Amino acid sequence: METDDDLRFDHGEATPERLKGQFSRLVGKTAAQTRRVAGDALRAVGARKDDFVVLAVLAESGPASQAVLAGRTQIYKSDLVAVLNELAERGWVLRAPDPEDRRRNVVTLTDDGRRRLAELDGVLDGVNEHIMSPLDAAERTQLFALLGRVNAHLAGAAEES
Amino acid sequence: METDDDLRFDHGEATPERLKGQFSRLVGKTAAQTRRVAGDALRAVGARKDDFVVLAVLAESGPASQAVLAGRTQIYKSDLVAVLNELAERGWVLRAPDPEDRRRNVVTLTDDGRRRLAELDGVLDGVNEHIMSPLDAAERTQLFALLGRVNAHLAGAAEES
DNA sequence: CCTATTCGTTAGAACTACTAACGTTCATGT
DNA sequence: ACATGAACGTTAGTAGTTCTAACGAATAGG
Repeated sequence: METDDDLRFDHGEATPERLKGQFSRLVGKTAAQTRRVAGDALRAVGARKDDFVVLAVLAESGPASQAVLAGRTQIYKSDLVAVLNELAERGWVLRAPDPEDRRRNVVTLTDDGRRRLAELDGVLDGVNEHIMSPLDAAERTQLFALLGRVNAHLAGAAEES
Repeated sequence: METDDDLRFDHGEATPERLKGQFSRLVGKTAAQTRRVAGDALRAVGARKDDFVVLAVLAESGPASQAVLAGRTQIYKSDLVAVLNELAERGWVLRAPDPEDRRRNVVTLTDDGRRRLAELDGVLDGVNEHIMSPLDAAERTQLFALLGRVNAHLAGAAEES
């Protein structure tokens, strides 16, 4: 394993210890900063980050039960309740019992909800543009693809238990 | 701006809404999974993620006051207290008042602390290897560099206020 | 000396990720 | 028909992270 050093990502000469345990740290720090920027921007329009995800999924895949919605959005069903409470209260979403299965609620996007989605979409577009501003288009695609692969790998490993 | 579409990272034809607000989401999800994997591994040896960072910085830059340590580790000084409490209690770190400035504590890494650092280093090496296993060496370097640039940009923007 | 600042510390807020359990409703098998 | 078990929405709560505010003690500067 004399080529071991070449296989590492801390391939530099400086920073002996510092870079080593750092992917988890780097991604964590970046996520924290990203979360903050996005959170501030969304808070300015009275939204939380999950609002957008739920609205977007409803727009994309149509009405769904909360269980299906939880699966599609990767939001825990227990947390989804609070999100839907707010969305329904403001009229962006309709939550009605499913006549075919009275355990379920059918969640539907309203026209106001579609407008709200467009608004949040604009806000998040600005946020993402700001976050990725040091990268050019090719690099953004790269970063997205690489992160996506890591993400898929971790998500897959979690399911196979 | 008719080339605007080419400048976006959601350049595909499918997933109209879904990919858009997703960098913040993707990095957030990846960070959460990463945090979980790292957290589990560290918990198995009775450590938290900040333990490693503090020990590593002490090993790299030598003894320091808590304020300096907070700056170097990017850990809030208020949170650093609890970390040092544990590290000192287990003998991995020595916390003594600074004779030159009695407001300060001088935090020093012990020999046991050095051993503990090596242990955590091994654990986190395994974690990072697992996380990045779908990527080859060049891709890891790429991902690291891209994330690092985004991170530096966000960190810089936060300071310039 | 008086004032401002720095130090470690405590307390706590806001949020995220995650688990457990409950009553209700449905599906299955006998 | 009916018991068992599963899925549904919901409530409650835990643990961890990030971040802010304020305090007494110690120091520095005018």
